[in-house]
Amino acid sequence: MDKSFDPRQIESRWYAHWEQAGCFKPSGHGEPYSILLPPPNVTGTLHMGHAFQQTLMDALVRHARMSGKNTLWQGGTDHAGIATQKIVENQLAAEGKSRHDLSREKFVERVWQWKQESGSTITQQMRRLGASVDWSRERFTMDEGLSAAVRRVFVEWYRAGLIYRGNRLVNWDPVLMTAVSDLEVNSVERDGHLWSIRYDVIDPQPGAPDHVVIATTRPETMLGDVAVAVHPEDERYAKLIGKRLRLPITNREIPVIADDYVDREFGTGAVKVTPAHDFNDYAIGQRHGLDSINVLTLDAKVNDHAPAEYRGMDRYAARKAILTELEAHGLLVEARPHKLQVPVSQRSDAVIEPMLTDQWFVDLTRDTLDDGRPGGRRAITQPALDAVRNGDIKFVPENWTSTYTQWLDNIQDWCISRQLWWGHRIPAWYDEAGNIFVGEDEADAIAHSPMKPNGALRQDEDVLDTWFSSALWPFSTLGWPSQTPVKNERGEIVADWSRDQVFLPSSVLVTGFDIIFFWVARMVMATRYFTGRVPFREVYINAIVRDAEGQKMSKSKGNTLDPLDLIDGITLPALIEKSTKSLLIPQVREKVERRIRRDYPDGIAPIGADALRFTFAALATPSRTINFDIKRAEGYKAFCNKLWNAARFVLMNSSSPFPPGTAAIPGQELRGGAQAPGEGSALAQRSSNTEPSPQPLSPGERGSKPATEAERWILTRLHATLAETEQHFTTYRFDLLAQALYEFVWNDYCDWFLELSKPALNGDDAAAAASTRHTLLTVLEAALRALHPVIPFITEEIWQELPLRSSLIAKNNPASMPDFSPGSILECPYPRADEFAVDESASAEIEWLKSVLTGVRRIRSEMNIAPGRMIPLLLADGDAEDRRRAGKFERQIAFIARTETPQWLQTAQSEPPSASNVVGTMRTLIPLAGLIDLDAERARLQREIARVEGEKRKSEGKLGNANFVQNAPAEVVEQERARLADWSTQLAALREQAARLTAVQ
RNA sequence: GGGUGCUUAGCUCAGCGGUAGAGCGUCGCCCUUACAAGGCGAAUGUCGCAGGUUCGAUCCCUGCAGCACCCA
Repeated sequence: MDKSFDPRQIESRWYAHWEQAGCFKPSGHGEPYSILLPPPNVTGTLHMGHAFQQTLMDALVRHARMSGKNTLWQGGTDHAGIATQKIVENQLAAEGKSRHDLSREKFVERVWQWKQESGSTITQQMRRLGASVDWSRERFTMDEGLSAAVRRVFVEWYRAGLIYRGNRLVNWDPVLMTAVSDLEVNSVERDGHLWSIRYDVIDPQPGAPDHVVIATTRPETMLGDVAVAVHPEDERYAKLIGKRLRLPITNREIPVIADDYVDREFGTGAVKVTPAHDFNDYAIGQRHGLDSINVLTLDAKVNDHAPAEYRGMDRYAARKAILTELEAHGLLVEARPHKLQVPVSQRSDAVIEPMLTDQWFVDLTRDTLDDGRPGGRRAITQPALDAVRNGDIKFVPENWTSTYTQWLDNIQDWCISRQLWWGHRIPAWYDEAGNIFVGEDEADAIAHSPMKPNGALRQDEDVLDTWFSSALWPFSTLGWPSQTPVKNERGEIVADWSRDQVFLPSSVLVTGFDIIFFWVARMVMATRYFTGRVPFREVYINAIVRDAEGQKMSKSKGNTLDPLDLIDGITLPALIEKSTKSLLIPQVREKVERRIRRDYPDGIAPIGADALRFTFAALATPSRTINFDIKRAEGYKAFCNKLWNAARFVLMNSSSPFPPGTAAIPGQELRGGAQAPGEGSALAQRSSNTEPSPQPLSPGERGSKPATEAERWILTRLHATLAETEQHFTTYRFDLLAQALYEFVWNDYCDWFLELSKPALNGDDAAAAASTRHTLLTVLEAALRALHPVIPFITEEIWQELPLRSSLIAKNNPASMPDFSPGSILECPYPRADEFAVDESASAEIEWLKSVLTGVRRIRSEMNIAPGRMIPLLLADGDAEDRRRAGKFERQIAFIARTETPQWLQTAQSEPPSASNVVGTMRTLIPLAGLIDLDAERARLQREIARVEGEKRKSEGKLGNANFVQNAPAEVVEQERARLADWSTQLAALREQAARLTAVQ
């Protein structure tokens, strides 16, 4: 019989089954609970961050579903404008074509084709992870329904005066040839130079300087200079303010202006002002009413505003040429190395060029429009701030609140147009006179315009920022703005606003902090504006996943991990191949390969989705980063194995034949009619090989009060564990949740209860044996349900094998219907602490027993007595309680400690030289004869005495301090007294024992 | 420059005003029929540094140092 669990066999079985049976659909009754899946890029593949985040979401969703809520995990993907367009463009490039060789229509068609073929990669991967998304409602941001929402929002905001078109400086990606959001720009430190350049004064006054030296890191932009700025209080330049300078190369005249933006300490204290190519300069230009001269083309070459010899040069070539010319004219004063911050596009790695272009913006900054209507700050930004400030939305951990509010307090208008072909085309048209017509379609645009179009209309070429559609996700996915049910291409209803708006606000958003600005804030803005509701009640900001050493995961470092490789395992050659194939630089490739060979010399062993999920849960501490250590995952695979084997043990002791009507019915139907795969499952095959228990459960045994202390103890522990579990779900402490369940299953259930059950199962007391079998099953069943949100596959697999499972649940849930017969564990109620009785006195008994057993084990181990060797055990001193307990547990003690039946020593009787342990006032003795090294035992005793003396001294110190006794709470003082008494008792016993051994020779 | 975190066992991290914990790793002894992905036992910490508050500080406060991240 196969003794270990094989995740591959189990996992392949269940997901399709759940999905087909419709288990992930909202039940339609109960309190609504919903989570929005942050829609991954349709181009994406599942990475560790997704897997982590989705594990947490799935745990929450499964827990809510089991708790009887009307649960929806709304999923889908994002069209990812730039990323998707790039993929298809790369494909075209491989064919030697560019998108311009196709028409726009053909290109977009081709993107759709790509999406049909490859767009479901990530959603398939999510299924491998077990994510219980309701895929029947899957949405895509370019769906017709979601596109309609985009048009509606654009038009309504435009008509409210909150969207405008303007010529503004934006972050321009000269490779992708589009504006990008400032959030998609990284500031990267690069080695550069700070050049000092001399600009001559026109008609210098005698006694005044005849030139000024400016410092710049970008000399090529001087072609577009319109001024030189100095600090108004800078005495060095006081006399120059208002003078005119001759701009080298172009020979234009430019003024010297004063602006306190200038840092006197930096460079020479005089800066060139190029409003068309620098954000700060643009602001200076605005303040001083200066023109902007754009000197670069959209692909960052010098344009026709520059002298002829520079035109067409790339910006860096132009820099070189200009420096050469300046030097030739003796105008280059100094060049020194300088570290500078360069804006780099996240999408293309190109250096961003601030560029003056016509773009569309959402107003987020004006209080009031010119016509008196509320501006963007009042209509959009402020409500989004208020939602968080007044507690309608709560961040977890709470301190992210300030990140959110600070950003919104300093927000800029949102540039929403992108110069791409893939995306939602802006619903604006221009007539031949350049008048703008905005509407959901051309006719609507004309109908809503006060003027008649002058000639033919032409639609704006640009598309909207992908985040514009993502901002609508909380309500557009639920069917808004359609008044009728929304259907997908197969004619199935995917959303119905009138029915589904119960899921707005969603319960919690689980996302990374890096996306608070991009997405979280914008969802709040749009959802508040258009529905008057918040999009979610809580925002759980999850940590960022890093490698085991705390390094950011990156392909060029070679420290990325693919969640699927962890689930399925991967050989070393395959891992090297996939990690290096996209790396173009040979040195980087070699470095990555070396690292992989070092970190994974044998490749990666498969750990399965459950263990991976458990690992993520256990790592989900409130800290900002989690370091993913594969060792940890291996440990949790061992946990799954432990659970598996505990189940095997339980099944072996409680398996068929079952009384009619209570047994597991092979092939039992799940909701939706699909056949349960329980019959053919791995565990079934294995346990069916097991000999039927000679003492099967009988109906009468069910529902009986637990007969033994051990049962009442494990139920008490289960109660405590479930109380904790419930708490940890509400506070999003997945780490503590995982730890509590881990400890319960391993340390309480397996290490103690299963061991304690063995003597009971094999003993003479038939009632105790039957009751124990029942409790083994009850506790296992509850533990499976408690664990299911975190490790869904293995818990389902085992659960399906349990006999009597429905009646176990029904018994614990009097409220549940008499014919309650769930087809899947995920339809079962989440176990509650109050279903399991607390029995403090039984717990005290078992704690006593554990102390006795641990003491004997320690002696065995320290005295090097082979675990299997049968030894005598004597008990001495102690009180009546000890005698009663020892009598009651003598079988357990003998069985588990592998001793002969314990014998009480008569006080008068002479005591053989022994190794000993103290429990309260009782001593447990293992006679030394032939077993124990006397010296070793003396040494052991001395160590123990020293330790206890130390503890006793500490206690005495505290109690000897009058201030402590006077000021500390009474219970603390009392506790300390008890502790001291305990140490004293132990010490006396230990000393007595030591004396006895000293006497022996 | 502004902001936010972090510093606890060899490693990765919990914890918390009242006897320092977990996982992994390490060291012994064991193939004891649920599990060797296991069992039993053991060792390991001036809780970053310096002050302060307190009967009592790893925990609260202040300062310092180091590290990380975000924003400009």
